[in-house]
Amino acid sequence: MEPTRPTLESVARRAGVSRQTVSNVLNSPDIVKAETTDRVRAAIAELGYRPSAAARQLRTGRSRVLGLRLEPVRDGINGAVLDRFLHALTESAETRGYRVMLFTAPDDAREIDRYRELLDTADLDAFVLTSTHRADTRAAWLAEHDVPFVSFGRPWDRADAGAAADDHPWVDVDGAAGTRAAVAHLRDLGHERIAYLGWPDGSDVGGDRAAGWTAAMVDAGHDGALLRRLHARVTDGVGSGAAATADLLDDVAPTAVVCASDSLALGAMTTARARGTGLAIVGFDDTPVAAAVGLTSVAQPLTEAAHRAVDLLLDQLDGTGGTRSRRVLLAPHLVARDTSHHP
Amino acid sequence: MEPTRPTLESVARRAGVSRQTVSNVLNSPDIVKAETTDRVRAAIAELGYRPSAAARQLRTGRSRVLGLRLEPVRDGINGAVLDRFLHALTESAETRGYRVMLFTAPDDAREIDRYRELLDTADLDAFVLTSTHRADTRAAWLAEHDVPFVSFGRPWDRADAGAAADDHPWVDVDGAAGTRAAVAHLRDLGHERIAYLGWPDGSDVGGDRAAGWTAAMVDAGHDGALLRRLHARVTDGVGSGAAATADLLDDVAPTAVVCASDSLALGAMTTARARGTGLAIVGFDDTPVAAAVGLTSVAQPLTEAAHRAVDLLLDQLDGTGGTRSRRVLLAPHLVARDTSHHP
DNA sequence: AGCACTGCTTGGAACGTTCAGATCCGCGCG
DNA sequence: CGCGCGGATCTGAACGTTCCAAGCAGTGCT
Repeated sequence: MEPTRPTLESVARRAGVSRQTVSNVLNSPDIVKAETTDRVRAAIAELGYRPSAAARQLRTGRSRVLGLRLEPVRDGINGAVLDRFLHALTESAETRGYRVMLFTAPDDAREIDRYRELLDTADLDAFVLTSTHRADTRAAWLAEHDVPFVSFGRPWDRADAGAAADDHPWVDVDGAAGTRAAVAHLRDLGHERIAYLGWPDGSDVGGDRAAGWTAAMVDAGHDGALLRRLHARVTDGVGSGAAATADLLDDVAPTAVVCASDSLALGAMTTARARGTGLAIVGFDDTPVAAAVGLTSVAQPLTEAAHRAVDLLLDQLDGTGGTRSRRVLLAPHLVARDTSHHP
Repeated sequence: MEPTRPTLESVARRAGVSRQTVSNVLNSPDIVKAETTDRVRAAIAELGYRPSAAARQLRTGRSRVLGLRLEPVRDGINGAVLDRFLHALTESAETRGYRVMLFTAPDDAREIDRYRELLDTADLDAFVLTSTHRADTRAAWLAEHDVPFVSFGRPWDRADAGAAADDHPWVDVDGAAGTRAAVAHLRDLGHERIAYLGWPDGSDVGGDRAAGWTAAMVDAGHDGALLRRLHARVTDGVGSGAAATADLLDDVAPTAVVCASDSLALGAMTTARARGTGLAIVGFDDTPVAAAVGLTSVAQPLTEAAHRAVDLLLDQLDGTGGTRSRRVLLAPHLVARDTSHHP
């Protein structure tokens, strides 16, 4: 009835070879004679054999499983970014023979406890970190314990120092390039007075995005005084975005605004519509909401990012390529929709 | 240097007992004398011992891992629902000693292939199905192969027949109760002419939600002719929601509208604002967008749903309770915000 | 005293894989 | 002919856990 799962042993008997030869066919095909390989392959197919992950893991100590912490709360609209990254990551890992396991943790300290636990039970081979931030102790802990990992997000600490602790593989999206592209797009449309609606100082991601706008505006010949007044800083959210936009319109009357998030951009849209002004708006992250309401937005190449993250991990795990760069900065691209129009 | 992971053996030596006694302390604490237990517990703590999941799995054949398919694309705004469910599921599983592993599949047939693969490599103990729909072959396959699973979503096939194939554990949210609650809320506010903005016939979830509105309206004494004109059916999306709302306003001039999704509700908001009417609006799913724009919406109890789903799975896996009902229908609750106001 | 029984503990075996070392074979060469 | 050599394959052993049958005291009963 229950035909008992085929094992290396039963496949070997069927093919008239030994266990080890079957194992070799699967793991080191090059050291087995072609003829033997064929015979073994046939036996595998006939019996529908699949190696037991548990046995393999017990023997080799590796599980071919990657761990990823699911963030506690994804506030607002922007959580969808990690969601899409997660999907792409899972898919990339699958094509490379790895799987993704989830875990949760309320804060960084607990996250490290979970690392310890998951590693001890020998469940996980590597971790993917997201939402890196200043004073992030996780990367240091992992590095110190020789655990392979990659972060989606640059190590923001001591970005100037280039310290050893920060020298781990990472993938990130060039936020500055995104806002630069937004400014360029708006200038192409004929806009000159382009405001920036960003977050308060202290956020690294926010600083990056703001820097791109600043650089592009300076390049366009804008001077310090007006430039400063074109730069609004508010906490993320639709409401705060709407209010800040009203202030900007009253103060410096921009014809366009680049936003640090789609939430802020949505707020800007609300105010613009209420006032009946033709304010052009560009959001950031290209969340589903942006597509839904016709908001032009800067899209992160999440599929590419996930793919590269897996590459960097497997470089460490399988030791294949030390050749590749361990730091990957990807350029986002702009998705033009209704809200970016001529002045 | 590398102090080699503690094993049952080393703990046993330290505590002056045998391997098996240590194992018993962990797995069947009741059959070990209290004094021995204490000694073993101390040794475990001193050495920082943790059982190897791989070895346990190899011996017992169970991995304590649940599988969940990540949907290919989450279009629009509503994808966030599964996202939150996923988080709650992971958390619930963790508290019960289980973990969640992800996989992807482009369609149902491939998903079944993945089941086969993941089960064969003995990686997964059970599955969580989402997005159940008509002619869903997945549940039948899993049941036939005696794989424990639970679905988030009712088996919609032959809901009338109550066939054996549909007799599997499931958790779902009562959509009809949600729309009924929305109507009740609006009537409390003084609305009488309450429209419904839903999806085309053919969607089971959509039918459920529409039925709740219909029932509530009939209870309120509305008759067939006007009632039918108050019911709009459009494909999901902000744009289509906006257009349909315009039509409704022109045709039957409702003072409020209940929507099948936050996307549609967002569209309704757009039209209402454009026209300057005080249309009251209730969305569905309480997505982050709803919170962001102040949209009243029906919230699914996703944490509770995930928790119950894990309960139902563990009933099968650990054989604890056959007592519990295997079908769980949860009531959603309404989150009142700015868009539900007096007429 | 002998015996069965209960409560707690024990050592051997097994799960299915990979590693390390041994074996076997054919071949070229001194 | 004997020897070494390299390619191809095979045979124990080990990974760390749980299952199983058995051991071993102590207790109550005959």
